[in-house]
Order: sequence, then C-alpha cells, then structure tokens
Amino acid sequence: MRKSRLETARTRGAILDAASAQLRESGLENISIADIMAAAGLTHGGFYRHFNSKEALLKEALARASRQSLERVQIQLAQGGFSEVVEQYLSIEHRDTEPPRCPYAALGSDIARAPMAIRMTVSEGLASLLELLGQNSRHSHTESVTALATMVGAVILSRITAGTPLSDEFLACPRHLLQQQAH
Amino acid sequence: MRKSRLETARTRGAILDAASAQLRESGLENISIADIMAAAGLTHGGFYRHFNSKEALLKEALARASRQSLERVQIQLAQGGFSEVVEQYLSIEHRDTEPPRCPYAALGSDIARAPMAIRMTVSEGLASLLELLGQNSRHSHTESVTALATMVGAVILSRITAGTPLSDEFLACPRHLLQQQAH
DNA sequence: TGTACATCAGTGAACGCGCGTTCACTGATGTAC
DNA sequence: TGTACATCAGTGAACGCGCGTTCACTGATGTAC
Repeated sequence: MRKSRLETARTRGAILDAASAQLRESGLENISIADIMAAAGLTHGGFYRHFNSKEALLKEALARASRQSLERVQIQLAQGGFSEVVEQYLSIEHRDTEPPRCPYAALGSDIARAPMAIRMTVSEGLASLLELLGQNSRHSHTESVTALATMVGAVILSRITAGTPLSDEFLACPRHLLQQQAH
Repeated sequence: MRKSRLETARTRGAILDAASAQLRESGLENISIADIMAAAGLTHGGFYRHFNSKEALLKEALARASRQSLERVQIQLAQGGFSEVVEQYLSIEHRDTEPPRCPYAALGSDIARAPMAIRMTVSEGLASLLELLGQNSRHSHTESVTALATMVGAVILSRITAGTPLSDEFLACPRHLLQQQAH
C-alpha cells in the first residue's frame, strides 16, 4: 500500500488541514488523533508516518493556521486597508463562522498555557502580523499593537456572550472606535 | 465519618476554591476531579456528595472566579478609579501570576466553546463588570466595552508571547493609550 | 527498458494509562422520642 | 437530658471508556543494476 511521494505530501497536508480545523473548533486539548485522521480519510495507525508526536502536529497545524491568517489580512489590506481588516474581523459573520478562522481568538487562552515550543511558533505569527499591519496603515506601532489586542479580545468576549445582547456590543463598540481612529 | 453541616459547607467551599485555581491554571478541559479533590485534601470518591457532575462544578467555580474578579475591580476603582484598574490589569505582575487571576483572560477561548449553561454564567459576570465600570468612570458605554476587550486581549497575547520582546509591548501599548484616554 | 529487491504509507489490533462515575462500607452527626 | 436509630460525608476499589502510541503486516512505489 505504499503511496507515491506526491500522494504522501498531499496526505500530510490533508492531516494538517484537518488538525487546523478541529483545533480551532475544539481547542488544543480536546482533539484526538483518531478524529483528525478520520477527517483526513485515514485510520489512526498511519499518523506516525507523518508526525513524531501529537505535539509536533499541533505545532505545525498552528503555524499553518497563523500563515493563513496572515494571508487573509494581506488580502484585506489590499482590498480596503486597515479599515477593511477591522470591518471583517469584527463582523457577526466572523464571530459565528465554524470552524473559527482566527487561531488567536479561537485558541488564545489555550496557547497562553501551552509548552514553550508552541508559544514561540505562535509568537512568530503574531510578530509577522504586526509587521504587516505596521507597513500598511498610518497608525503608530502603539496603535497597531493595541488594535490587535482589542480585536482579539473583542471576538473572544463576543463569542462567550453569544446569545445575549452584550455579544453584538463587543463587536460594534470596538469597531466604531477603531474606525474613528482610522480617519 | 459524617461531618457537621458547618464542615460540609467548608469542604464544598474548599473544593470550589481548588477547582477555580486549577481551572485558571490548566484550562476548562485539562482538569481532573481527582486532582481537585486532592488539592482540597480529600479523595475523589466524595466528590458526588457535593456536586452532581463535573460540569456543575465547573459552572460554579467559574461563577466564583467571576465574582472574585468583580470584587477585585471594585476595590481598585475605590483606590484609584478606572486608571488604577488599567494599571494593575496590564501589569507584568498580573501577566505572570500563577494561577492567573482573571478568568476571562485565563479561560476566554475555552469558555467561548463551552456549553451554553457555562457561557451564560460567565456572561452574567461580564455584564456585572461592565455595569460596575460604567458607574465608576467618565467613559461612554462604548469606551468601557472596548477597554474591557482591549485589556483581556492584551493579557492573552502578552502571555502567549511571554519570553519575547512583544510580550511587554502587549501590556505597555494598551496601557499607554487607555491611560491617555482616561485624562 | 526490464527485473528483483528494498522501502514505506496505511491498516487494524493491542498496550497502558488516566479519567468520570458508581458503589459498598464506615462511623460521626443529626433527629425523634 | 438521654437514648436509639437514621442519615450521610468521606474512603477506596471497581467499572467502562477513550486516548496516545506501538507493532506486525500488506502491497504499491522507488531504486539499483
């Protein structure tokens, strides 16, 4: 049953995509190798042909999710600048998307208590994101850093309170203030 | 070995305190009943004399942690107003405290994907906190809501990046902007 | 190009292990008289 | 107030169950000649 190199690479990518999605859906801990492999159309036994351990998979899946977020922001910046990023990030649609798109909002607290190796991987993603924002807006560094914290915090709190009137406010209030600041 | 009513109530409180601490330390899922009971000086078997299920314990422990946060903010407001809250919340000491103090920063992403009953309990705590902030600062409702999102997001991102230069920036930048706004 | 062998992606059973929950039991506390 | 019985907080063993990881095996792919 050996597969060609191309197929092997594709399988590895499929496992990473499945892991990334399930991670953002269920958290860093609530995720099983068997479920991920099943989502990728495989059985659990083959997992160790692709990754040394569960933690190695988590680290790579987070790196992939971070990169995808960076690319998404890059496109939004090209479309409508910082204002467009704010509008999309603090939208009701982004709050309700399943699986959640942004790994920082979906997994922020989980990552904060994860092993150093994982935290460093994610930290690199955050640094790249801030660099990108710095290049593409008229904001000071201080404003960019604060805006990022505001947006991530707002989506987390909005998801916690989903179903109560507070939820929409956690999106609308920061959106209003950040857009004001942009002009 | 039956215990008096007073001792029973004290034991229940000790279990809740142990659960609250371990929760903020390890997350909503990475927590075992046996560990909590051991931290409270008991064996795991007695757990079900106090709580119907693990989820019931989590819900009550979160309610307790939320109430303690509210009381802490109340004291800070009395000491030095909104400015004092910002200063303490966005301090390096608060970032590094073990177990983390604020349940919203320690468990935000976990709670966002928790069952409705838990999310509603935490939502009540957030509503109370916003009400308290609204009564005790010259900020608009919009500003209070945004400031809360900024602070929670900042501490989460600062903890993720702990050990890199970015970490202190995630505290200092929002602190600077929020204090500016306060005057 | 063709052949013979080595490699290895994927399968499915098996392994320990930890966990939430249940339960029989103990003996101190609470209650009824 | 004292006594006899019921209650129940806490213990520790046991239960299923799911999980991460390992492993023998299969057969298609890769490689050496």
